[in-house]
Amino acid sequence: MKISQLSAHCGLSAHTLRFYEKNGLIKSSERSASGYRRYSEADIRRVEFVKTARDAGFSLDEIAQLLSIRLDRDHHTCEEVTSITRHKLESINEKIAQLEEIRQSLQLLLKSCDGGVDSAVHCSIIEALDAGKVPIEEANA
Amino acid sequence: MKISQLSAHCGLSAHTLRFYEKNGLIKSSERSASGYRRYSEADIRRVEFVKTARDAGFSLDEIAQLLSIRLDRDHHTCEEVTSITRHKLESINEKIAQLEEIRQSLQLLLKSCDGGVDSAVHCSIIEALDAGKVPIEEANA
DNA sequence: CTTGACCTTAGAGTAAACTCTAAGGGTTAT
DNA sequence: ATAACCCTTAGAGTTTACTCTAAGGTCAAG
Repeated sequence: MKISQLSAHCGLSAHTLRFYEKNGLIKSSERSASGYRRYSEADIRRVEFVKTARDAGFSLDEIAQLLSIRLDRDHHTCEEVTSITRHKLESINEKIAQLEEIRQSLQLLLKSCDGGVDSAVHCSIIEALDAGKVPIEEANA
Repeated sequence: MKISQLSAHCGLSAHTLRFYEKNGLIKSSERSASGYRRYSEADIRRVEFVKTARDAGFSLDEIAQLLSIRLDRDHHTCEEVTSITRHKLESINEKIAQLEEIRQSLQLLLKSCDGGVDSAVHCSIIEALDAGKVPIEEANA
């Protein structure tokens, strides 16, 4: 399989595949006489692993860790894998919490303003921002 | 007020204040003989507006739009302000939805694996990633 | 009059994950 | 044999919001 075929197959651009290779996530085990990358079945499975892990929310760094475990499962434990996954989950939860605070602020700002098409001289959103009164700033970690 | 005092006052570093100035968000209306920035009351209120808006989740670009409205409220409408705010809220909601999907995936992966300290040969997380079976991939927009 | 804290600038570096370009060589179908 | 499309590389550019550096001028205290 050539790079463009793999690209079509797995839904990652050829650029991205080369980028992943440069970062050590994947490789093509062979090259054609003219230097084209040739992907074996095993290569393809590895690319798919990377894509699945990416879709699951792992960063490229985390995927690199998971890959090294995958390659040598005998010398790694489930604990290592769940640790990576748990930390990821925690950071996702933090991000969600931050965004929910922002959502709260924005919702309250919107509720305070009628959004009419006359002049913004008394716009309550602008006024709230001016007064430093963003609703809900309390629950910050 | 000099830049370091403003920095202490508003909780943004002097670097950040200069950065905001370079990006046209703020400015100091005066300079001392030796070129030091001098912030007036009005300058300070503007900086505070920027900080409040930032804390509320607006990007620097959006803050720039809000600032230009703030400076000339007569010629702008509440509708413009709520439009910016609504769009922001929508994109925040999208981000939250994406992260919640990822959270779901990670939670299910974690549930499938005991996390024990023996070899990862049969780690169900690695297996799920290998098989391309990330739980919950359906509800994608 | 010197030390140390503060100020100035232009510009480079950081993070993450791509995305694209230039310049050139290879392959395939007609 | 030639157009159309594929492939190669190194390296630069994108986005957002900073963060830092270098090289130097300013100011208050002792």
